[in-house]
Amino acid sequence: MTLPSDDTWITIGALAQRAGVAASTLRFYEAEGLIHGGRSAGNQRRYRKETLRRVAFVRVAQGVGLTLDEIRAALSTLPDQRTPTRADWSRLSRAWKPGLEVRIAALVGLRDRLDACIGCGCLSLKTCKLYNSDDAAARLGTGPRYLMGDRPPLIV
Amino acid sequence: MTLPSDDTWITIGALAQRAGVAASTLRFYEAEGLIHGGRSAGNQRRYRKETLRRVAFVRVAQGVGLTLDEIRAALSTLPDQRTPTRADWSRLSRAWKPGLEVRIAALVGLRDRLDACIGCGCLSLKTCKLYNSDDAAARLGTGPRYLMGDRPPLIV
DNA sequence: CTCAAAGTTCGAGTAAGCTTGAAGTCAAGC
DNA sequence: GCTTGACTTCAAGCTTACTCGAACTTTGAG
Repeated sequence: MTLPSDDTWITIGALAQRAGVAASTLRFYEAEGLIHGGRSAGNQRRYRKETLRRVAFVRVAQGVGLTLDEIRAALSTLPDQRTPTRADWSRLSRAWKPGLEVRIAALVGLRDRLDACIGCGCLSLKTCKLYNSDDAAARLGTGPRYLMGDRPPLIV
Repeated sequence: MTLPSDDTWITIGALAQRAGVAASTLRFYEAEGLIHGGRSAGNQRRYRKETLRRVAFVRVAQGVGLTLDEIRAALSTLPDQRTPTRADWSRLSRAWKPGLEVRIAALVGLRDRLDACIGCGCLSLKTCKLYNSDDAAARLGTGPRYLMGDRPPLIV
């Protein structure tokens, strides 16, 4: 039995399939306040189709390097009452750019220092720029320090 | 009381200070087989000064994006008997380059797609390259997806 | 109506890279 | 000899982003 009347509501399984994420992930996202939905008469989750875009946004933002906390903060700036427009989404993704640029610059700098060190063959603890720089791209806080790798496919 | 006779052995606190990491981190590294050391008569850890370079290597390698597993593997290719030479260290850091380049390329690609999407203002789920690419730099496996941030200072 | 597929909650587990705490030992200056 | 700070071990905790399992309910096609 579907909600109110229209079929703009989809099940968690359908959303999961269309977003390319596991249903457990969607439950997790909802618990984290990243997405919202209603319930069927039998207490099953029902989402609006718009939620698909929201999930896609979350996945892309993760790819850009944001944590779920940051993503939640970004999403919270979207309008409550109306469906977000292109301009809304564009504004959010535009905000990613500076961070991306910083990250790229850090990695390029690291590569250049690495080149220099390989060139001079030093790796001296006193003079090597690799050892003596603190602006390299790395981690924030505790936990693993993944910096590269694969990403689950975004089938949107 | 120092070891054998010479003062080439330093305490964990001294090494921690010089390497700019916590003593707990050094114990963890030793347990993980990343560094090695001896013991004093009273069972306290004593490290050779060379260990400082090894710790520095570990931190830089982390900054480059390697996991401790990968770092351990790299370190295991160092000679057992003699102190590693410049050439040894140089060989290891040279091996970082390809991974770095891949990572940079992935980020630059992501930025370019982002530019394109901002330019066209789309963010359409069907056509947007951001949503529909799967080569973005992201995570490997489970856990947090940190991609940027600070790094504890490397006081070497 | 029946039955399988899909959904529910809740708590626990995973991974990496450490940190923290408890309870006790060692080193060194006075 | 005493105190203080540095050290020891070991287990447990933290963080992020989920996944998995158990036990049970709902949905929807036939």
